[in-house]
Amino acid sequence: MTQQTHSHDHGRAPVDLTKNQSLVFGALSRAEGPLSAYTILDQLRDDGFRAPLQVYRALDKLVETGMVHRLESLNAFVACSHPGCDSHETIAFAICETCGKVAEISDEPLEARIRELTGKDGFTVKRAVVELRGLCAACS
Amino acid sequence: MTQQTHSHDHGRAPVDLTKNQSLVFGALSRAEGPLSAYTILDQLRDDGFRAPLQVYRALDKLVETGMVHRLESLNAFVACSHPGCDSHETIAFAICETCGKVAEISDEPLEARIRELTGKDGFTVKRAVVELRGLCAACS
DNA sequence: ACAACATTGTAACTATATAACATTCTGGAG
DNA sequence: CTCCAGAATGTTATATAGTTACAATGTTGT
Repeated sequence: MTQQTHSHDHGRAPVDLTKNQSLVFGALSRAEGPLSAYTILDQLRDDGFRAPLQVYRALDKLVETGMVHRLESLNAFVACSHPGCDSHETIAFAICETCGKVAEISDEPLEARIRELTGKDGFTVKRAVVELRGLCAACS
Repeated sequence: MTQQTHSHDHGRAPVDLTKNQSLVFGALSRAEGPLSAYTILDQLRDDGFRAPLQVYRALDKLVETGMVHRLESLNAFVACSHPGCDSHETIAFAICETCGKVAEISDEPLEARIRELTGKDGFTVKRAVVELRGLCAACS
C-alpha cells in the first residue's frame, strides 16, 4: 500500500487523516471507553505499529483537530462522541469509575461560570479541564 | 532520632504527621508552585530519601487529609493554601502556564452547577477535577 | 529526475507510579 | 521487662506514560 492520506469513513469525515491517524482513530472509535496510548499501541501491533511514538504522533494531531479528547485524570484518550466531530465544544467529561465509560458534557451555564471566575482575579483561561469522576446512571 | 509522629509547625497543625509526611509537606510548603513527586524526592535526598515510594506514601496520606492537592493535568502536587488546611473545600485550580503558580478557587455557583449537571442524566459525582490552564494576572 | 516537505520507522531514554518484600520503630498485653 | 502486633519505613525491581534524536521513506511540485 502506498502512503497517502485517507478519509476516515466512520460515517462522517471533517478532516483527512493519514494512515496512522486513521488506525489510531479507528481503535478509539471501536472502544467502549477511553484507551491509554499503550493499549492503542498493543491493538495496532498487527497493523505494523512498533513504538509509542507512532501512537503519540497520531494522537497529537487527532486531539488538535478535536476528533479525540485527552482525559487528564486518566492519562487516556477517547474518540469525540459528536456526530462529525465538528462543532460542539465539549466543556466537561463525566467518567464512570465502575464501567469506565465517558460522557461528554456541553453546558453553557458551566462555561459561563468559568468565564466569570476567570475575570475575577485577572486570570485568563486558555483551557478548562473539567472531569467529573463518579458513577453513571447504569452503575449507580 | 527515634521514630515518632511530629506535629508540623507551619503555624497551624490540624493533623499529626509522621516524619516522612512532615518532610514532604515541608518541601511543598517551601515551594512557590507545584512539585512533581520526583522533584520532591530530589529535594529530600539529604534527609535520607532514596526511593519514589517514600514520597508517594507520604503524598497519599497528605492528599487524603486535604493538606496537599494533586493536579491531574500536571502530574504534580501543591500544599493546600488554606490557613490550617482545615475547612475550605477547594473546587478548582487556576494554573498559570507561564510562572507555574497555582491559585485555589472556591466557588459556590460553580459547585452548584456541577451538582445540577450530575443529577441531570443520573450521573453521581464523587470527585470533580477542575483545572483552569492559562495566564495569571501578573503574567498576562 | 529532483528538490522540498510530510510522514513514518526505530532505538534509546526520561518521567511517573506501583508491587513485593524486608526491616525498624512504637505501644500495649502479659 | 519482654514479647508481640501493627505502623512506618527502607529497598529493589518493575510497570506505565511520554519524549528526544535521528534515519528512512513517501509525496508533491517543478
